[in-house]
Amino acid sequence: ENTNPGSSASSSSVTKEGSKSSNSSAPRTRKKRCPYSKFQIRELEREFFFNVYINKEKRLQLSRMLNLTDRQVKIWFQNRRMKEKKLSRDRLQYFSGNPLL
Amino acid sequence: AVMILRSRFLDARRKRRNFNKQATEILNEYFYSHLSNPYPSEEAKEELAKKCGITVSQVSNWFGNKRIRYKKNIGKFQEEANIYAAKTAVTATN
DNA sequence: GTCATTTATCATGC
DNA sequence: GCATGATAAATGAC
Repeated sequence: ENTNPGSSASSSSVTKEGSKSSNSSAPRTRKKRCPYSKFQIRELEREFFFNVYINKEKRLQLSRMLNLTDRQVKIWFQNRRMKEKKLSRDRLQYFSGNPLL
Repeated sequence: AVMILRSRFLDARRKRRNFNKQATEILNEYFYSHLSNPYPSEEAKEELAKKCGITVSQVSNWFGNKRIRYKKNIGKFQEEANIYAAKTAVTATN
């Protein structure tokens, strides 16, 4: 399903600037957002349910299993924690004006 | 009863519903009167949310979508920009 | 680490 | 068929 995540930044390497350290200013090119597969999500969610904060070892292990970079796994957990917090806020706001309770 | 509310909450998020015309008016007025810096503060977001009858998160979503879609195609929003620019010309200078 | 954001994608309205 | 609101990756400020 999901091919090598490292290759999705810039497909054609010839047209894009091949040098990496020449210009130290610009944010280069933002990596294109690639949605994760169902399998990847399931495994990430499983680990998130186990513990909201993942340690380095499990992170490396999980990144290899899912063919993701450790940075991607780290960021996924950060975003997932924010999502959980937002869900809690929305729940409160939704049930606070309760028409049935 | 709790189960009903819970299920209703779970699928009430991606069941998108358009905002009413008045809310869109308020949001657009703020956006085009702050076009040089369309980033409302947290307090401003809360006030907008209250006036529009939506949540703060929805206000943030609206501005996020508006900013990038405006930036990506300014020409498409030109007419809309002129309308709200004229409508809020007085308050903008203050 | 949190958190507002950018950007693309998703899902729905019409 | 796009417009529009919400969500999912990715970045950066702090």
